[in-house]
Amino acid sequence: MSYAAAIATDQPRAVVRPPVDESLSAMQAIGQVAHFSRGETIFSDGDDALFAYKVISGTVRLCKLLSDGRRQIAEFLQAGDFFGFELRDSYALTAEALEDAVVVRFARSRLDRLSEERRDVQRQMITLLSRDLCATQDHLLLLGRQTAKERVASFLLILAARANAKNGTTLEVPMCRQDIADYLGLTIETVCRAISELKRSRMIAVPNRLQIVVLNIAALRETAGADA
Amino acid sequence: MSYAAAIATDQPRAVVRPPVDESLSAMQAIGQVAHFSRGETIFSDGDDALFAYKVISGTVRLCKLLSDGRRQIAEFLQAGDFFGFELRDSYALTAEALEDAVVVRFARSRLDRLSEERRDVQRQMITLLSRDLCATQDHLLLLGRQTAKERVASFLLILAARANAKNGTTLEVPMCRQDIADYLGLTIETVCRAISELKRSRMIAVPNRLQIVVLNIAALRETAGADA
DNA sequence: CGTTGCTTTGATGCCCGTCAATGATTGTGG
DNA sequence: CCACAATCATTGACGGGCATCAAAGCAACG
Repeated sequence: MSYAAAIATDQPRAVVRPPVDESLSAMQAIGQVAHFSRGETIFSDGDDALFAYKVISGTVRLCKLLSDGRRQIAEFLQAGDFFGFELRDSYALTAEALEDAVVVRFARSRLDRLSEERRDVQRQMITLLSRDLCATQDHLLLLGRQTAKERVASFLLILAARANAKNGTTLEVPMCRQDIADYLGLTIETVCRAISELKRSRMIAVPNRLQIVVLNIAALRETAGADA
Repeated sequence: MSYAAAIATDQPRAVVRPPVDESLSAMQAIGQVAHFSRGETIFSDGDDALFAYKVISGTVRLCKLLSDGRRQIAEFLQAGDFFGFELRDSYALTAEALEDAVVVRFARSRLDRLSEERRDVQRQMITLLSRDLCATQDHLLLLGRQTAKERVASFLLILAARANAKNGTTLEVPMCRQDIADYLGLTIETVCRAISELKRSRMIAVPNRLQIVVLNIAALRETAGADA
């Protein structure tokens, strides 16, 4: 993939994540491509926040850790997603490549200068942060008030929305069960059991561990818990 | 309280919430004061996002609801806090006055025009959103991976940090137990039991339901779970 | 002083975490 | 190409932490 083409990449993204407008193309000039392989750390909680990032390919997870090893994943990021745009001196969470990933990174110092000149870049950052904040607030409701089964169904619906899936669509699930569990605030066993149950009730099929077929998205929505 | 003084109000806020700089004083010109009484709704999930707000006095809660009544509180806002600044067509959550509250509201249309002229206003919004996003990410970890006792201790530490409390400081707790429970993803009974336990182990004292005295903040931090 | 609303405490049960074993898949070396 | 190990996923048995149900305490108010 060429440099320019890489940065321009914004896949179609249905309802949840409308494509970011063209203003960010101004950022192309200051971005550098970087590769990370499966499991590699992009930055760690507490590091100086020197760069902001955009995912070109692969998947990245953002997570928080407790000293005893407990882990909470805040977000999975895929091609077209931005991260590390919080305006802070140091990162407040850790970013890791979940599978081999290509990212573009923007030096904060240059990004700050750019945003002095171009209002649309600042506005774009506001849009990104707003979107992220809303998604994280939905995540709060999921973790605080939904049951295990509801959480797993909700998770599948998030994947489905990203892929613009209908009944019959096969979802790519790049993350392992442990990652899903850490996103949903559950254990791996509970995630497995919930998936098995959805399988038994014919809402999904599971051809292999990296793919899930949506069979009855209406029933999935029902299971996820009718929100207000 | 005079209009100007009201808007200028930014209490000292210790580590967690450094005071917002003066640039927002430009917003004074477009703000209107509004009063809400205990329990009143400021805006609802789904409403057109016509205003952004700043709290002058009182306490506001931001929450999400499920159709069956389950509730998750995302944030408690007090004097000096801003909310509703997400750049979206409609609000993604509900804002309610938890006790009688005075707020300043800024018409989004005028705010947008103002931010076209003044870069510092945009930058301020980025700062606000960044701060909010980081706080919400911490909240994720709490809801997803902490035990009931850890959550309650963490909550008290959040109050303590806001008040810049030391051992012996009396915290004002304007929210009822149900609100605390809905913030922590627990039931009211579990919150009560955890508070009682902290009381028994002499980390806190509870003179009445609206006040909690910090007796051993180091032990509280220990109980909250040593994070990485 | 009874009512009302909120808090606290107790008894019980269930959902999900823990522990453990088995399957399934992938990669490696003989 | 197969044997074996390594990794991850799945399923089962069991227990604990928190939710649920119920009742009693406590403060504010008419």
